[in-house]
Amino acid sequence: MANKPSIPKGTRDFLPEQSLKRQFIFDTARQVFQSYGYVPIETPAMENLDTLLGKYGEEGDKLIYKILNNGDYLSKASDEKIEARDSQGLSMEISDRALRYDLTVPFARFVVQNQNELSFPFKRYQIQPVWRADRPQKGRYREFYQCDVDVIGSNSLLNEAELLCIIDDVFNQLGLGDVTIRINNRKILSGIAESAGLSGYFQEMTVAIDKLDKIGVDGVKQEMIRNGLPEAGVKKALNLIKLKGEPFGTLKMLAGAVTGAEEAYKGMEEVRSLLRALPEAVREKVELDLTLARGLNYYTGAIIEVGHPDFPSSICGGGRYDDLTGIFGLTGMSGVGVSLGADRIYDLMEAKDLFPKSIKASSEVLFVNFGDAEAMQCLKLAADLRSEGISAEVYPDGAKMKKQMKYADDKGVRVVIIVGEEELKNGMTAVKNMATGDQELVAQKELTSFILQTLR
RNA sequence: GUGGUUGUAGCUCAGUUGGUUAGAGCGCCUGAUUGUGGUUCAGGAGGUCGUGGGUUCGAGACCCAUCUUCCACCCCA
Repeated sequence: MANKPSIPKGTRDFLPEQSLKRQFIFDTARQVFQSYGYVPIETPAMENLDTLLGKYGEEGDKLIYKILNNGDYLSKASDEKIEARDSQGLSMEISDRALRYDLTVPFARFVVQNQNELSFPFKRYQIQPVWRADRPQKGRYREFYQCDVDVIGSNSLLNEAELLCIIDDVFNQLGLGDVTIRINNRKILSGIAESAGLSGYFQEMTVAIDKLDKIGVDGVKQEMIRNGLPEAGVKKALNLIKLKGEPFGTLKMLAGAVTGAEEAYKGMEEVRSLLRALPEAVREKVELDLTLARGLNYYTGAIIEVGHPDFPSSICGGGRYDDLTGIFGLTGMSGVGVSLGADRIYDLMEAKDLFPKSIKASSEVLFVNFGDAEAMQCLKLAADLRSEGISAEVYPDGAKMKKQMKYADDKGVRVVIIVGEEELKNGMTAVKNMATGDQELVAQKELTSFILQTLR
C-alpha cells in the first residue's frame, strides 16, 4: 500500500458508536414527526442542474456540486468558453446534474411533479444527506444530514405553531431543552425597509442585519452604507430593529414607528397569532428577534432559527415560503418548514455528554464459545432469547475465554452465558452479570425467564 | 473564493539556536490466571515525523509546493 487511503475534505466516516448515536437522533426526530402526522419521503441524491440553479442566490450557486457529464462531453462544449477559460460558463455545458444542496428545493420539485398523488395540505419529513462545496469548519461539513419537516398547501399559522411545538418536543427529548427559539417575520422586515426608505435594498439590508450579534450595530451600519444604502434610512431601520424584550410590547412600539407600511402590520399580526397559538411551555422559549433575517431569499413570512448557548452556530432553521413551487409551474402553494441540523446536534450532544449510556450495547447477551457441541446448544438458547426480544450473539470462534470476555466487555454486553462441557452435560448454564461480576448457575430451561428478569 | 492556522505511535501530546539511536501518558498485544472481562503486576509490538521537492556535512525542526485540520471573511445546518 503506497499511500494511505483518505476521504474528501469535509466528509467523514462514522464508527459503530457514532452511527448508533446518530441514529438515536434520527429516531427521536422521526418519532416526533410521525406523532404529528408527518409522513416520510425520499428524493434522489442528484437533481437536474437547472432544478437547483438560481434557488439559493449567486453565492449558493457556487456551492452546488456539479456532476461532470458522462461520455465525450468536451466535444459538445463551445470553443470560446474553453479558450476563454470560462469555468463558470463551461460548467453549464459539461454538467447537467448536481448533488442536492438542501432538501427544500427538491421537495418543491417533488410536490410539483407528484401533485396528483398527494393530498394537501401535505405534511412530510425527509432525512437525507446534502452536499455543499463550502470551506469546512467545525460544525460545517461538505456532506451532512438534514432533517426537514414541512407543510405545503396551507396558509394557516397553525402550521408555524405546530412546527415550533415539534422543535420543542425533539429538543426536549434529546436533553436540549435549554435551546432558544428565535422568530421573526420577513413582512415586518420588509415593512421596516419600506418605512425607512430602503425598499429597493431589502436583500442587502437583511444580509447586513443578520450579522448584528456578530459585528455589532456599528458594523452593520458601516456595511449597509458601504453597500450604498442611504444613511438616513439605515439609521432609522437600525433603530427599529434594536427593539427587544417582551414580544407583544415590542410589536406595539414597532407599530407606532412604522406608520403606513401595510406589509409590516400584516407581519406583526402574523407574529401575534403565532404566539397566541403556542402552548405556554413553548411560548416561554420563543423570542421575537427583529434582527433575525436569514439569507435564503425564498422566505416570505415567518422565519425561525434555533440556537444553543453552548454552540456557535444555529442547529435548526426555517420559515414560510409563499411561492416556492411557483418556479416549477405550480402557483399558490404556500409552505412552511424547518430543517434540523443533525450533525451539529450530534456535536453539541457529544460535547454535553447527552447520549444515553445504553446506546453502546449492540447485544445484551453473549454466549461464550467452547467448541462445536457447546456452540450448537448456545445457538438454540440464543434463538430462544431473541424470540423474547433480547438481543443475543454466540461468539463465532472457540477462542480463549479471556479474549471472549474482553470482547463482551468492550462491546458493552450486559450478560455473558457460559455453557461448557460440564454445563452441557447437566443442562445448565453459568450466567455472569458483567456489571456486578456475580455468576450463578441456571437451568437451560429457565434461562429465558431468568434473563428477562435480570435485564428488564 | 480570500486571508491565516494545524499535521510527530491507534489517541492526546513532548521534542532546546538544525546534530548521532525521535519520547511520554493512554490504548493495543502477550504472560501471571490453558473456564472469566473491567482492577493489579511483568514484558512486548507499533513511527518512511501528512506527502513531494529543495537548502545543508547533517532536517522532525529551515524554504517551496501540495493535501489535511481548525479559524476569520463569505455563506449556512
